[in-house]
Amino acid sequence: MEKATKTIEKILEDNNLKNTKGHFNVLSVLIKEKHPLSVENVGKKISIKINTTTLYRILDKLSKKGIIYQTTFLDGKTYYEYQKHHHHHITCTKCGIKNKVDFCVSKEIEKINIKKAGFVEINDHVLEFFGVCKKCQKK
Amino acid sequence: MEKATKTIEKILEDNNLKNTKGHFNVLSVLIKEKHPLSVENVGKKISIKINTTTLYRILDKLSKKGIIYQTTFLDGKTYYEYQKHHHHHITCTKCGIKNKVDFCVSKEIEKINIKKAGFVEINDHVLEFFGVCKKCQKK
DNA sequence: ATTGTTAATGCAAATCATTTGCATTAATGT
DNA sequence: ACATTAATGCAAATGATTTGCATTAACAAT
Repeated sequence: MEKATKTIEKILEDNNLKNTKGHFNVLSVLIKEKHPLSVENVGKKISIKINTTTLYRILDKLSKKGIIYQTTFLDGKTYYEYQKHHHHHITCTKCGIKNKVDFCVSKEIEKINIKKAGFVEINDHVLEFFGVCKKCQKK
Repeated sequence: MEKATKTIEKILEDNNLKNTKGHFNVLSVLIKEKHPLSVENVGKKISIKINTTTLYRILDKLSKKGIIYQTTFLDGKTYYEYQKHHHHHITCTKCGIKNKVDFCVSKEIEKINIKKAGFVEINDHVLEFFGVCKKCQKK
């Protein structure tokens, strides 16, 4: 058994999730992938036949357990990725690919602006960039 | 005829839009309102009886003409507002109200990060804060 | 003021992403 | 091997939004 396989099984076990084809393969797809994927994207990349409802349920469960992360992008769809920490993305407006971006709004700036806007508590923020990726520019 | 009425009629005329009850009242609601409103929100605030499809069409048309602005928030719904310039919001996670925020990511920072992420062209960015508004904190 | 052209509107049905209900199946502890 | 309960599949429901099509209302030309 390879290392990746072991890791996935360990993750599932640690989170009280059964080691099913669904759980295993969804997680496998997301671990390999470095971009956020929509539910449909995951469905296309997965190597087993899986019902869409089940896919929705697995992704939802994994994100609720904190194993994967969820974002809603401007297309109104939900995207998932295997990334431990808060971060942002840049989306290609031609092909839709989403890369990670290092920049983040500091807690300081968050605090100042939230106060200015008449809010009291800070929870979170979402930041998304849009541009054209190298591949698409070449076309 | 009041000033506000004149202004709306002028806007419609300048954009080759007929001065219908629909156009007039939708624009009137958005001009008065300082927060972004969902289609449903506009429907509730409008003083005439209007079909939902028509409402969608009017809002879409106004935003395509550049008269109003459109954003998709994390609830996956489309919001509209009458605001001329690029800006961001803070959304109350309790009641959903959306206020304007002054902070913005500079062109410099945008450029640096887009290059780092392997992208070539910069188009735009979206930034949304989440917190609790004063009203909701008091409750 | 009347008419013609075209945009604007309303209604029903379609679409798209996502969710729910319910019956069946499979994974894991005993 | 068996029981328990989670996981899955399928059909139908939901909610936001869009489309097709027929009707109506604005506005420009007469």
